[in-house]
Amino acid sequence: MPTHPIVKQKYHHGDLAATLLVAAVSLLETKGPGSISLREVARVAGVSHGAPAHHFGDKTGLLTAVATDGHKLLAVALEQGQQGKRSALQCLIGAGEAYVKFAVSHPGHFSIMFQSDLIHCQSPDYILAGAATRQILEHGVRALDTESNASEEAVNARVVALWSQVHGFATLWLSGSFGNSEDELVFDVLLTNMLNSINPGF
Amino acid sequence: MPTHPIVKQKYHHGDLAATLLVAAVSLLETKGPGSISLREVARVAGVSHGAPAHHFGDKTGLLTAVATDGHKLLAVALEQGQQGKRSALQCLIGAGEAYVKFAVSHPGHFSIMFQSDLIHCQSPDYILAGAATRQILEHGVRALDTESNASEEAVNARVVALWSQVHGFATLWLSGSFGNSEDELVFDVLLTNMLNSINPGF
DNA sequence: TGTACATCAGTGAACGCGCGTTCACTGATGTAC
DNA sequence: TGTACATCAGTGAACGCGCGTTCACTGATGTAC
Repeated sequence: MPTHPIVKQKYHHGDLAATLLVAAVSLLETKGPGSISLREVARVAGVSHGAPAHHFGDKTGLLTAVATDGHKLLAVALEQGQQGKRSALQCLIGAGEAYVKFAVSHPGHFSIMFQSDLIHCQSPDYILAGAATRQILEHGVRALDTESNASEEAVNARVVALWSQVHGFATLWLSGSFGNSEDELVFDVLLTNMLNSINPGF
Repeated sequence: MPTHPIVKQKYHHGDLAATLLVAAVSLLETKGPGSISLREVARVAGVSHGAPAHHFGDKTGLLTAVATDGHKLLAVALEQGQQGKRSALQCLIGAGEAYVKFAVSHPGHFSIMFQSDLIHCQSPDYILAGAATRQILEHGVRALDTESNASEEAVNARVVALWSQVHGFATLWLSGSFGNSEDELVFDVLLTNMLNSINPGF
């Protein structure tokens, strides 16, 4: 039993759960969520293929853990993206930028976070983590719209609009649909232009 | 040999290629692109599991055909969505609305259209069909921006912004991320609000 | 400190399964003459 | 029109494979006394 429940005690491997998650993320990047296999994750992590069951129950459990982790990391990134911004609008743009950059720099996580058919999307942890993500976006919008006395419905509409835009951009970029997935400069220009197009007063 | 090359001659089955595509679309809706199997497609189509190979070569070939079909259908939907609109802006909004409605009403097609890891994304047919989709969006934007003497770069930025927004909305809605995937009224309100948020002059 | 015991992480063999692909074949359709 | 032949769609058995899951086990770690 751990003396400090917060710090994971090291047994044989040390921290196999975390290692398996890293391996899964890496394979999600490489193969995509449809082709990943539990046995390969175990292989990459350097353990027997039965090992993951101890930590995650089954394949869906492992993928759910990755998705949940992804939402937590995204929430942190969104918070950081808003820090130190001068206006509510700049805050929102910062969050949008952080959303897209998170997706592009964590393609493994992002590839599974919204795949409700591949994960236990009723898992409390997953639901909580996803709700946190949305709340941060909503908080930013609310700050902006308080300035302009916006209705509840208007806030909701703007959350949907903003979220859709950054989510779509990230998805399309990752799928190569913009036709230039290598060029970092193009990425920055497209993203900046898009974020600047956010309508501050609709 | 067909007397009229345009009309497919009926051999044993009639038009197995089309039937297989329908079966594939149906299974994509049900199982998602990661879990679909060639044998099940054949089963649903009522033929032996070896049959698809005659028409599509392999599994990836079949999925590529579905994706290509999807892009063609989407292009038609986008054209129709623009018809009879009074202004260039209304045209654009019409296209955006058509994009989202296509995705939601053709989830099977949409689920595979941008999955570059599951299809032969170098297939000329697929590339052509995808380019056509984008060109229609671009054409609409260009019409709007000609009114305001927009630069080439501005047109491109607006295409990316519009496309991202409608693509993201469709993706998030289909994944259930808005938390209310059943309610048609909510869908209409969210979509309308979002489309109205399009900034006509950025 | 030492010993006996409990706990639990990870092993590896075994299971049954559905898969994608191949290929010799059957038999229907279309063509040549 | 009829016959022989060519073409091609679809069959079904066979193949080898990797998969997810289970489970009795090994052995390391932690605990009680």
